[in-house]
Amino acid sequence: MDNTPRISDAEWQVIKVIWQRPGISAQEIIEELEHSSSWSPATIKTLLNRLLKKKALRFEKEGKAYCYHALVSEEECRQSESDSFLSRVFDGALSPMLAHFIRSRPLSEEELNELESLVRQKKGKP
Amino acid sequence: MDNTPRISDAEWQVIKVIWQRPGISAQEIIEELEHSSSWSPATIKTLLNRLLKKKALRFEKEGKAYCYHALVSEEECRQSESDSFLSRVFDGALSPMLAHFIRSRPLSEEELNELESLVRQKKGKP
DNA sequence: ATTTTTCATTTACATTTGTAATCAATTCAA
DNA sequence: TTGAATTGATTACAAATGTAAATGAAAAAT
Repeated sequence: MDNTPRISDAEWQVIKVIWQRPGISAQEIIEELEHSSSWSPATIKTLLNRLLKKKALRFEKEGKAYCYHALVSEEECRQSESDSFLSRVFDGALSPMLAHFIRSRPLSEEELNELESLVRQKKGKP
Repeated sequence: MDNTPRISDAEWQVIKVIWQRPGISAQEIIEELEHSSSWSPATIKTLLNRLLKKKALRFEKEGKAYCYHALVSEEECRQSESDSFLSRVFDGALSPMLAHFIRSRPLSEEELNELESLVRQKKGKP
């Protein structure tokens, strides 16, 4: 049951803010996004409504303000985006994809250590 | 200079076939895709034309047939898709993204070894 | 209570995408 | 050489997306 809704690029920006602060009000969302984006408040409202329509969000009326909560988890959406990215761009082949990223970008010593231990850990369990 | 064109999901399917066999004819592309997809030939032609318009492909007339070549490399497109995926879904944070994939999917012993050695290798050079 | 302000809901509109049918030119067969 | 068959180019159209303005109802101010 893949009922995770398809979330567009712009919508991701918005729902991310809500994941970070569940129950955040529309006003606060707009303020937050006025920094990280160049959208007009109207645009942000449209995106909120689309996410509502897709059942990715719900809202609660807290007194005068509308407060938003996610109905899909970030983990869930990441999973589904990751699936689609992996199959589209790397034909579903995980290990070439990982290799691509490891090769193509700088990683700090710590991150490399972390990765190494993740891989080791994974090796333990079949 | 980010002149890599934006390639849609459906277009990826098509250009992948061309990367695999540079110089492939339209007819062959259609045959190839009739297996892996459920598109009508007309649809595939549309996608070819869109890719032409985006300067992602060019064609050569070999006698009667049109033969297609990519103008953007697979590596290039992977890079650009990867950038956009990473920043949209993981806020650009590489290492959490890698962790997500390593955790969430099965990897064979060999793949794990390969990854380990990639990481080691990377550790060598600062 | 009436005006003003606020803010959620509707409507707008151009572009991209998925999906395909039709048109037009070139080639092949009769 | 003329009609039939291929097949690339053009046109079609609905849904999704990016971007935002107009509308309408509720709250606040006067």
